[in-house]
Amino acid sequence: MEQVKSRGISHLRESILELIRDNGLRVGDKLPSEMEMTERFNVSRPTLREALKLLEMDAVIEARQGKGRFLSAGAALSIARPITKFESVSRLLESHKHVVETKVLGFGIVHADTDTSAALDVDVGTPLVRVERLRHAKREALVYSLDWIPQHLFSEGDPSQIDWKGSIVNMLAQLNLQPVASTAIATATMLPDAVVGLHGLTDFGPAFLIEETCFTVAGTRVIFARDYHRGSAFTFSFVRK
Amino acid sequence: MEQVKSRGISHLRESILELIRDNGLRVGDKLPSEMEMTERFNVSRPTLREALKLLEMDAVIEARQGKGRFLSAGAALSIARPITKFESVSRLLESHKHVVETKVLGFGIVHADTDTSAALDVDVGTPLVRVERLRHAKREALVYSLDWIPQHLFSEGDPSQIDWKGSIVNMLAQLNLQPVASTAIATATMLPDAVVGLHGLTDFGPAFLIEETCFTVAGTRVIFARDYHRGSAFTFSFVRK
DNA sequence: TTCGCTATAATGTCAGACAAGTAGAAATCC
DNA sequence: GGATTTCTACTTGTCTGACATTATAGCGAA
Repeated sequence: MEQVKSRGISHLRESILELIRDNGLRVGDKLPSEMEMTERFNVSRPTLREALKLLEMDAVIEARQGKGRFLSAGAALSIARPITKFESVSRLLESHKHVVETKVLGFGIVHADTDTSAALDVDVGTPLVRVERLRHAKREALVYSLDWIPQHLFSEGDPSQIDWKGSIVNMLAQLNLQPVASTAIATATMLPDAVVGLHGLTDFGPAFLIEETCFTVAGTRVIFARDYHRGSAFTFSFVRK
Repeated sequence: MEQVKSRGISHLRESILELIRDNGLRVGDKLPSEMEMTERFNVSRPTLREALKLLEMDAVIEARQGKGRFLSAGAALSIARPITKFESVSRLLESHKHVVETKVLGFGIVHADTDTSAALDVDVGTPLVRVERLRHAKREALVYSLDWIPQHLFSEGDPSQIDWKGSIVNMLAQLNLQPVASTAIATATMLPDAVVGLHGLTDFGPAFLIEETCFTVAGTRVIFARDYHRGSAFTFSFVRK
């Protein structure tokens, strides 16, 4: 195959990972030298080294001056879908074994209280759009969600005209407010009693609650969410280093 | 202060973060140019670029060809103690507001079953040391733990002579088997009924279960652990990108 | 006021060089 | 013949200087 010019350091980093995979390298194995890789990928040595440093930082490989570079234990610690990957609940549920439906339990404009104002970096009392939803499959409740979005982000539109059954992340993307990252706190809890009573969720069991604030590229906080995931239906993976 | 020659790319990365902090840069602010930073840190441009690429990969800064580098939203998304940081349960509990004590509920040599053999990469039937412990403070149970360690790792010692009240991570470190990373799965669940009954843990409530396999630098799997954290006592933070 | 051109600034990538560390082979010594 | 030393080649670490590409500011002409 014709050697392709690098399309950026990230792409080169992926190519190196692919090389590791294709050569079936195991922990402790030596990587090809820098010279060999510059020829293989048709890039300069400084450019290659930039990509290699990224893999070293990820603990995938380790460099030994004078000896070479070796695959480290971190290479095995790769998870396809770690909890640290940013994605919406709607997106998470796309891979559920059954068709998941969304029921909008409530919608309204509320004033920011101390929790939501701190999370969204707005003044207490600022108007927020609050959406309450339940994701379920085959009569089994999966995720109970509360989302707060600053109303002023809908400068042109009327929030009540929006179809809240869809992904809020996707909807905001269409307003040029694409959420791309978040800070989150997870804990094990039970659904609030009031929620259990009002919505007949007596068999939900323990919930994996993720409370998170989503940001755009520019750093604007656009969503504050509380997602209660049914404990028996979800696990979340991650690597610890 | 005299300019200090770089002590590696990681150190340079930290110096750049320090520069960002000292200059009070905010999201959207422009970083000094590469030329300015090479002079400030007394390193070459390729070396500086390697460190900068690490920060770009972490979404702390973003580069625009022809324009400069800017602080991005990821810069704000730093958590002092994310769930992805590798640390033992003993270490986690050191920061608990009350003194935490460890009760060894059980100890024994067992045969690896299908779960533990898969997690520790040993044959089914392989002898494992199994330790059952409860961490509690002021009569409040905090973490119920099960740990499995391959018996062959204790080539010289007698596992029954070990004080299992301490940190297993620290104990293994003294056997030159320092665990440094792990893969983990988290979920919300309830303590097994048998455990609740036998140990009087009826008020434990929902548990944040982390099931994880710990590795040494060389990639050896040394611990398989199931840690049930009392949901009302623990939260876990992380960033999602 | 607008457009086009030029110069400057900044990142992206490259080639070549030297420093430092390591391993293995060859030569030397006892 | 074995041990030690020296030499060579390989590899990563860091540097200098150069060119490519992108973006922007400023100036002059229309």
